[in-house]
Amino acid sequence: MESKHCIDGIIAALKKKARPGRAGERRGYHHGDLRAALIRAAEELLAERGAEGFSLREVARRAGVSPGAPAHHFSSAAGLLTEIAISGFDQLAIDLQRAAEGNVSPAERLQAQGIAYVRYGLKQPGRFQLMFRHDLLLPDDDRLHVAGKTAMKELEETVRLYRAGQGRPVDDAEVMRLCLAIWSMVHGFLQLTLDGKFTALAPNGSIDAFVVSELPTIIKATWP
Amino acid sequence: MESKHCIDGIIAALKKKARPGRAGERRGYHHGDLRAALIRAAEELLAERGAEGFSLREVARRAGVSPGAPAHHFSSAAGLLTEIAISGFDQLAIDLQRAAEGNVSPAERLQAQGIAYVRYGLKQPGRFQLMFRHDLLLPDDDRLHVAGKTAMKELEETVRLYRAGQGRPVDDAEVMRLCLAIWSMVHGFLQLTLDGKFTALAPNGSIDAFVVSELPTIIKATWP
DNA sequence: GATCGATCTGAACACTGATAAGATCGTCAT
DNA sequence: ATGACGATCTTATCAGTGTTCAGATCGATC
Repeated sequence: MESKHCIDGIIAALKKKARPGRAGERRGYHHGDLRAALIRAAEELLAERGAEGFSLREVARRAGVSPGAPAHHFSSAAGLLTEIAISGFDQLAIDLQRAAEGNVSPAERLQAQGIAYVRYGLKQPGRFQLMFRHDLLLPDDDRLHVAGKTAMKELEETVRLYRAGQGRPVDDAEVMRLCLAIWSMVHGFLQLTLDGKFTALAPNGSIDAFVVSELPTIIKATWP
Repeated sequence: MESKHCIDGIIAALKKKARPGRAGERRGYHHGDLRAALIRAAEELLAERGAEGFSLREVARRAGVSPGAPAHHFSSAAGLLTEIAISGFDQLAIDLQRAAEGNVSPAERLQAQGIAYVRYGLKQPGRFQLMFRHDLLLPDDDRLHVAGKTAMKELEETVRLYRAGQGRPVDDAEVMRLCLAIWSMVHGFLQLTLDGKFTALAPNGSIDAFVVSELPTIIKATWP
């Protein structure tokens, strides 16, 4: 129901953009750019209430549209959420790439990317947790899988440099293992933080301050 | 609604146990030991369908009882799930303790506990993920928080030994950081595994085989 | 200018958790 | 022994969810 409409819908939306009225604003029986409006509303809702507070009907309500309307643009609620997860991975890839820039040593670059990963999650907790909730996403979406792997490629390249800098011959399996190690650690640290497991450790209630002060030390101590 | 009934209910259940008929089996208008039966049914459902497939009504159905019955034994669905999460942390603590036994060096002990943590999650994926879904649990349950911290204490003691074995003076802050590091890594590794992010890396489709072969290598390489 | 298809509505269906009034039954005091 | 009381369970109801589908609407194309 989606793929064919999709392209036409985008073309139609582009044509409408030239006319007065913002995209996403209701103007009559037909919305004009409902797909984009739904995504925006869903992102807002996700930011406000997290992945658990999400509701497709609430999204429709915010877009000023009936409960059945989203079905014409997304195969299901998971379809809409998958779209948001994909753009989330895209943004994460950008953040990781930015973190890689301007670091002289591979170790610094590795540390900067680890910190960037956690910062990304703290910046958008709802979206980040969604990205790793396969029960809320389309299980076989190729674009989602590609987006996820693309983001990780950023990390992989850094690990390869780091490994090369250690003098020893670069073994692919070793690179993978180190990649898994750093990814697992920052991911676990972020998940545990977002789940509130570290709140007791936060100095004056600010978990962000705790993360900013401790995480770099932890990463540097583990991969000097 | 719970606390006062709770004790009396347990006493009543103990008296009933002496009589014929297994606990948890329906025998009349009154169940006899519904609280335990609900927990058991919930654990089964959790094992079958995971935290997302959970439904309080389905649990009541499996216990052969009406949808409103659970309300007399648990304050809400979160109350029941919190109970299961608590026993989950208790079991995790036991597994971690077992892993600590019979390891000569602190490094071996650290590695064994890390592997035990991941094994626990693979053994009971639904329950493990529940334990870190604060949106499904009672947010201010003291017993839950204590159970979680108790499990982590097992790890903390090992880290202290490991740190002491390195010859340097044991700094509490350093112990905490190393504890966070190892916990984050195994936790993240487990989460990513359960989320299917490593399926592509599994040799012949068996993610368990992949974990068993790679995880020890990763841990040993990171904390030798 | 008529037609066709994309888009949206509104009502349904099958679920969910929670709540409250009433039925049932064990237990304990009289 | 007999009430009465309170714990337990049923039943019905409420508000909410995702999904589906017939029909209304309207833009674009022929």
